[in-house]
Amino acid sequence: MTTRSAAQRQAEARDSHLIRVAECPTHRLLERIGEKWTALVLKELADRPRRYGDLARTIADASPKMLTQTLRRLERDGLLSRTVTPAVPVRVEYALTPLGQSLMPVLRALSGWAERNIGHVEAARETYDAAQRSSS
Amino acid sequence: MTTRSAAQRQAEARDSHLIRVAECPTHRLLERIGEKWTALVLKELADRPRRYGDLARTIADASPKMLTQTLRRLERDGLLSRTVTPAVPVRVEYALTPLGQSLMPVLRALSGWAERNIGHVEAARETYDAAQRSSS
DNA sequence: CAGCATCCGTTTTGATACTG
DNA sequence: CAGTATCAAAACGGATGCTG
Repeated sequence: MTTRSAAQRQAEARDSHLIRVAECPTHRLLERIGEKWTALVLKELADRPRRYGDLARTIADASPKMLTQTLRRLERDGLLSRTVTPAVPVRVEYALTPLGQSLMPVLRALSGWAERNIGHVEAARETYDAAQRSSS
Repeated sequence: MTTRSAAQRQAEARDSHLIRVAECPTHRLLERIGEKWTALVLKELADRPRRYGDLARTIADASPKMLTQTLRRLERDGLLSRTVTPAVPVRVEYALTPLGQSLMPVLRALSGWAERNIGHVEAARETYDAAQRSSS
């Protein structure tokens, strides 16, 4: 066998000192905020609480299913709160918790880097793709 | 119809002032670093260049396929460089580019938040799940 | 040593219609 | 208003065998 089998790789990983991705806090966080709509939802809630329909109109190309799923997961993680006001019609408001608020500066740092550098990344991609095409 | 159709949602999104996720730099960045092995690979390259086999041993539960795919995508994005030294056997070294280096402080901020707060998130999840179970 | 090719199951995302 | 249910498509991740 030329490469290690999955069983071997995992056995080696269990032998500590090696990195186990499942236990890495950074990976766990990125699993959530790397989801398609998560960062966008958090950003929309950064300044003020928002109602469901309000979010749905702003994040217009998320289907209701995806929006709800994203909101529920963030609520489960303790990053936002969901408040139902029983009235007719019902009013559901989403707001960042203190934990969610504490994440925002980090997210803003990420956004800042992205806005400053996405142009470089796109340029690199074009260069790379052009090189690939000419060598094929 | 009670919800907007996909066509309507997208038409509204085209009418500007609304958010289009595909054009959001933050989303584009998270698409990449949210991939399963990306952050880990960047972290391993943060201090010094590394050879392929070296990375494979450290990130032991990534298959060769996933490791290669991750490295190639990061190379394409201009975040790391791949240097082949023609020898027997060949030697391939990966290193962060200046662009990749510039991302590291942001990534470290993210890791810092994750390490400080992942416990709160996990606790929130247990509380939420317990509440769900008791109300079903 | 450093991969690539192929096949395949799982997860994620989405379109659409319907409801308390 | 604020969702849920169902069905389907696509992306992602992984197992395994082979190669320059």
